[in-house]
Amino acid sequence: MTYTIKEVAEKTDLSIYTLRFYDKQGLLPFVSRNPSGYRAFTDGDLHLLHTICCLKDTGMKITDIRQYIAYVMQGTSSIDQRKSLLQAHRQAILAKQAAIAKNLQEIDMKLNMYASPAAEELVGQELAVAQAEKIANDLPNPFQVAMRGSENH
Amino acid sequence: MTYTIKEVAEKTDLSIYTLRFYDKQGLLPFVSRNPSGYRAFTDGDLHLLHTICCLKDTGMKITDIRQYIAYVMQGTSSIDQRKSLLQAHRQAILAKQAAIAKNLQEIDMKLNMYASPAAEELVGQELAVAQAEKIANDLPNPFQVAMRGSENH
DNA sequence: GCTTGCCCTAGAGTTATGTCTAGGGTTTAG
DNA sequence: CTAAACCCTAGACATAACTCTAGGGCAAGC
Repeated sequence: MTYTIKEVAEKTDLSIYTLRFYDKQGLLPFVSRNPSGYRAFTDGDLHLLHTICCLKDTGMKITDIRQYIAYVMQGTSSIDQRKSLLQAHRQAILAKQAAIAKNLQEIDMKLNMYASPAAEELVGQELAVAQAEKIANDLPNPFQVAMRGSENH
Repeated sequence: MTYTIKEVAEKTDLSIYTLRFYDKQGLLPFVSRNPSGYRAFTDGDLHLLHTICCLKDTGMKITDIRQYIAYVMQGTSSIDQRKSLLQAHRQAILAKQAAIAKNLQEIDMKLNMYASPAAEELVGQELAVAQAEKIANDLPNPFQVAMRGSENH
């Protein structure tokens, strides 16, 4: 049993366009064609496509995914190269995870400030410091100046 | 004390081009100009720029960052909106982290297979199954066929 | 006062990853 | 045997996020 490109698009979260684009980019050399030239996806093809999505969703570039797939097409002789490629990518993912975690921490600190009962005071102080810094350097104040009933004159 | 665009580029991992691009995109309304029209970055500006990078590096689009910065320029009256915006982004980050972790697990499973002493056998079996599936569906076999000394005839 | 090395803007060009259109063949149900 | 709903390719278009170029002003050292 095989699947048409439409069925595969429905099974994955890729569009028909994206599937054809991936094929054009050399990511799907394993997908055979039927006598009419239509792509016929097997279950094994879906499995490989899933691997491609894993790599893509963790930030691997299409050219590197193409290299990995080329190794797969080559058979068991490329196991060492596949291992190196995936190990390098694994390190890249770990680095990215660490970076995201660090940035998330900073965003959480901001959120804590905004959620604090003293939020208005804290934010107001930060703003006041930033504005004072502009004045101290003879620069125009780019922040919106709060009106305190002085607008009616 | 203020910094030139070049100094800021050196302090951050953004290029001068990117800094000017961000300014054009409305991400840096807080950066004042000196009498010659040169951007003069204060320490407070660097702090805000750092926040921008946190958001960008966790996948926030420039239009959303622009919205956040607009709220900041608006002063303390926008604290609630900032909180909602960051909370929504926080959820997006958590979802992305979970997706990456899941994909990483699958990549690690592949790596385990490739690192196994039986790697060649396991990979060979997978390949054989995939090829059998093609044959069973009357499809051409797209995989490279291994030569076993049959090439010299 | 002239050269060098900054700074500026406007806008063109690039890269990566899709997304869509035009033109045409195939399959299936009536 | 024809209409609807698929499939195909080639190539144009889109989008985001830069990156660079051209043309020109400012500032510091000789």
